[in-house]
Amino acid sequence: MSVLRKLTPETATLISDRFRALGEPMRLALLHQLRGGERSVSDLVAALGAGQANVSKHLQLLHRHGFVARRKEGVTTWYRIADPSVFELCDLVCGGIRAEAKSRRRLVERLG
Amino acid sequence: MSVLRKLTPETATLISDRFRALGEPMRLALLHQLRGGERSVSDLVAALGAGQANVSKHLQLLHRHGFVARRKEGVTTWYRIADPSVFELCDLVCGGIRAEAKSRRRLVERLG
DNA sequence: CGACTAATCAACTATGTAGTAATATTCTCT
DNA sequence: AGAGAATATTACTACATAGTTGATTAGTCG
Repeated sequence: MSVLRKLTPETATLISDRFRALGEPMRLALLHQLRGGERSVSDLVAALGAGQANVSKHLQLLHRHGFVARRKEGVTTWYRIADPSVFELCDLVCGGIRAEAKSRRRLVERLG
Repeated sequence: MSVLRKLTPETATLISDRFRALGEPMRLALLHQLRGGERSVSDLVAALGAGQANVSKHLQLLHRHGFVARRKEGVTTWYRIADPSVFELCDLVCGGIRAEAKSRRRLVERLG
């Protein structure tokens, strides 16, 4: 049931949009911070040492894709992870990176 | 062991590069085609109805990231999946899409 | 109310990259 | 060798978006 037989252009776009949302270092860093629990925008700005407007924009995007949820309390906005599957995604990708590094190493050894 | 405690900028870039490689509809379509087994470039060009140079470029990128492997036989190049974890990634993303759609539906119902 | 703060929004610049057309390369066949 | 086919490469255009700056909104405190 989890495997798609047909991949229509629309589905492909839906999926790729989601991957692209994760295809940005700062957004991954934001998600990583939120792994430690709810954080305000200024917390995140401080933690990443990045521009405030930029952080805000990235958070909007993550929110639009449903990766994070937010809650306003007075003048501050608190963000939190809404979709924990992002971390499974990251772990899978990390596995892929390890595998790729290993095969590259094999190649180098074969050449040396 | 699978969870990263610290996320250095370098690691974040490595991971995001990989996500971005999957953040393109045509590349997903290529991977989807390869799910059916080894395919030549012209097979893929025909299947996707896309430009040859473009398909070739996307395949290069997927190959550079270790998602696909290739084998030359005479004048044709055969591509195949090298890292089956991409499909797990896609399935996870699909789950996320479903969850997002569901929550959006809930929101609409609450408003309606 | 006015000063202050947190966050979002708008406008702009700069960079990356998808798509394409043309060319180059590599192999096969006669 | 020369012709033709399958890929790869290059050069170029168009568009998307990351980052920044400045303005704007919304809440808080004196």
